[in-house]
Amino acid sequence: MTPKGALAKEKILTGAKALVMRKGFAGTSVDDILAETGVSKGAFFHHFKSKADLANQLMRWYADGDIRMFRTILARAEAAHDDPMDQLMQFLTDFEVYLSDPENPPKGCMYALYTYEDDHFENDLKGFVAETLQSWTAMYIRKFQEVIDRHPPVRPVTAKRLAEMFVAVIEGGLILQRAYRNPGMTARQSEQFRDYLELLFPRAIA
Amino acid sequence: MTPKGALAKEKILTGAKALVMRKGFAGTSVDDILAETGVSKGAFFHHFKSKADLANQLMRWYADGDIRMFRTILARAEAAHDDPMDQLMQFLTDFEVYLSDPENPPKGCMYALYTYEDDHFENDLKGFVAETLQSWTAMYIRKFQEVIDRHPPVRPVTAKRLAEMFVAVIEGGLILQRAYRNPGMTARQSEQFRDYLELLFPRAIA
DNA sequence: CATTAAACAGACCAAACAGTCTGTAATATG
DNA sequence: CATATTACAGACTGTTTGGTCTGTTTAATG
Repeated sequence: MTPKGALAKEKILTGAKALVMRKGFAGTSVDDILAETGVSKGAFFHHFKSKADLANQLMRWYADGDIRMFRTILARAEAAHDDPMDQLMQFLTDFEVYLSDPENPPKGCMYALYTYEDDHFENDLKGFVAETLQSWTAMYIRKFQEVIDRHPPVRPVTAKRLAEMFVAVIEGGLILQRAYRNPGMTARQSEQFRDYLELLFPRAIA
Repeated sequence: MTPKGALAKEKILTGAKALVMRKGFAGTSVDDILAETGVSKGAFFHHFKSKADLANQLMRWYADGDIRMFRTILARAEAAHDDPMDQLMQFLTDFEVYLSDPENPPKGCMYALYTYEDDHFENDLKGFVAETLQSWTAMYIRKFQEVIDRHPPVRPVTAKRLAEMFVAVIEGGLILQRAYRNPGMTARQSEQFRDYLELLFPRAIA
């Protein structure tokens, strides 16, 4: 693939993501994407052999960017602090800043979107979404485990449960954010979750 | 509308709900619904003047049943206890039983589904979804306020925040439940949320 | 600079789609 | 029992859909 081709493909993916986030995948036609991006039908089917192929590549492309973003925020938090609880809190507040970006607040989560339409997708793709969500969760499990090991929680709790709760809280926040058209909802959920953590790990707070 | 007609309409709504929950609204064709329910095209368009009309009526029908279910569980909890914290905990555990029903565990939330496809729907319908979510939240706000008034929380917290967090946690749990095909995820989120409440209102726990 | 392959453009197609229309069976009502 | 209305049945239609195909332009490569 030539650099020019890669650029065109990126344009299609970007436009498709924007449309899919508003209308769902089944609700977005190939012609919609062509109109949005100005790309021709020939060009589209040169880069994607079918709409199902777009579904696959779009998700993989999205997940790649998404996971990369999380790793970046986490790496920064880990570099800034020694104590895992400090790292975690730093991560969460940085994540809240990202969520509240006035330029482009996240419009939703593509994992959730695919999950609510999953009958159309191949098992392969459904598996990929589940694995990606799990690897996202796994990042948090590791960190929560470090926190638990260092600072005994006041109530028995597992790292897995906390990690899953955080993911759920964010996913739920994004839904409320869309439904209410209130871009601050998701960050608020993260804040409230921090409150829970501070209660669970009181001795870890400065 | 004759009783027979009402029955047919109910059959269409039930079948449409099942399909929409699996494939999304845009991803479900009228012909799909006809095949699923055995209803004829003539009958369908006798009861619904368009697919958009189905979107409206389906959501209103769903919301009616949904809110009714919540009110029932809440009323039972309120009848069983005097203390608002006891009522709340009873409500949550009863709700968890409902979520874990081995017969038909909830496959998802239609508010979330519509929210992730909202570009297709009329403003009217989008508004209705937002209002319904808010009236659902409002139920919890009232109860949390009673708890806060009776049992001072160990950290400052608003009833609104707690209510929104609970809704987010459930919505997020349903997404994980679908993605992982694990029907227990949502109830676990509710459990974990209870843990938070018990930390927040320690003196309210027997 | 010739050749080959990638990148596109857009007319075209069959299937799926939402919705219509005409006719018929069931049911309520005076 | 006559009549009107509701409830359906299903063939049909115009449009949208995902996808193909043929031809042309652009760019890499020996």
